[in-house]
Amino acid sequence: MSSEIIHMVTVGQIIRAKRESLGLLLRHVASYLDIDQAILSKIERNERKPTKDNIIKLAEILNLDKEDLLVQFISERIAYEIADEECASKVLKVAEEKVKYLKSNLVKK
Amino acid sequence: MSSEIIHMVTVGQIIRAKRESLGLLLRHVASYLDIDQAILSKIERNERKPTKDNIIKLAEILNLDKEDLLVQFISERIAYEIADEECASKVLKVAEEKVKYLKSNLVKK
DNA sequence: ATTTCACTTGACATGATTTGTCAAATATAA
DNA sequence: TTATATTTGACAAATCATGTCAAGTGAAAT
Repeated sequence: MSSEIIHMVTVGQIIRAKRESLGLLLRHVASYLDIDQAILSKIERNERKPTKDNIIKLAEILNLDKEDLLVQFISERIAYEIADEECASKVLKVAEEKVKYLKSNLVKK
Repeated sequence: MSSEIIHMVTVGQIIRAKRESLGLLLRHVASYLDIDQAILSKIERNERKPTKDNIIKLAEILNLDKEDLLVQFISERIAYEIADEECASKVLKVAEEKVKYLKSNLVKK
């Protein structure tokens, strides 16, 4: 058993890797997303956050699983949101209960 | 075993109940928080979201457990954020892994 | 070495959201 | 009615999100 550093793969990294493996250019993909290539460049380097729409279109054009990518995206956002809280783990547990309640009652936002 | 409706207690409800039980007025508590009483009124009725600072000061003046109240507050925010996602539960699980990674590496925001 | 191409960078614009103020309206009780 | 507590909605200011644009960088081809 060797000790290794586990890397957290970011959505940006996933996107860039897949885009390059498909031989697509920033401007091609950005055009599909209807945004400037500068933004996509920043998204891939975690300098800007994608919108949900960006994620959906990225999954389409890069042939990635849409739900997987969304899960990565949203969980990444939440993780950064609470990572500096002592009680982060407890927060997630309580959040799960609240989500169950909200879903079971179809409460409107 | 009777079937009951489980209610989600909101931070606003917790605060209002405690404030009233202590016989404190909106303007007294709001003054301590350094905000207008109109805002506090809205916070208690879930019409506005408190800031983190609001929560901390509320715990102080209302003699509530600071960490508990923070957990309720943040988890409530997250729950509303993702409740409309199909994959909400998966998101929380993945978020927990990411949080562990972020904490273990003390990554700066 | 110059040109070309993909990408990166930072200044800026604009609109949405957050966070608050204020005063009038309402409700409750003396 | 009067006084007090709360609620409401219009508004303002600050902050954040999202995007444009053009100049800059780096690497490969000629």
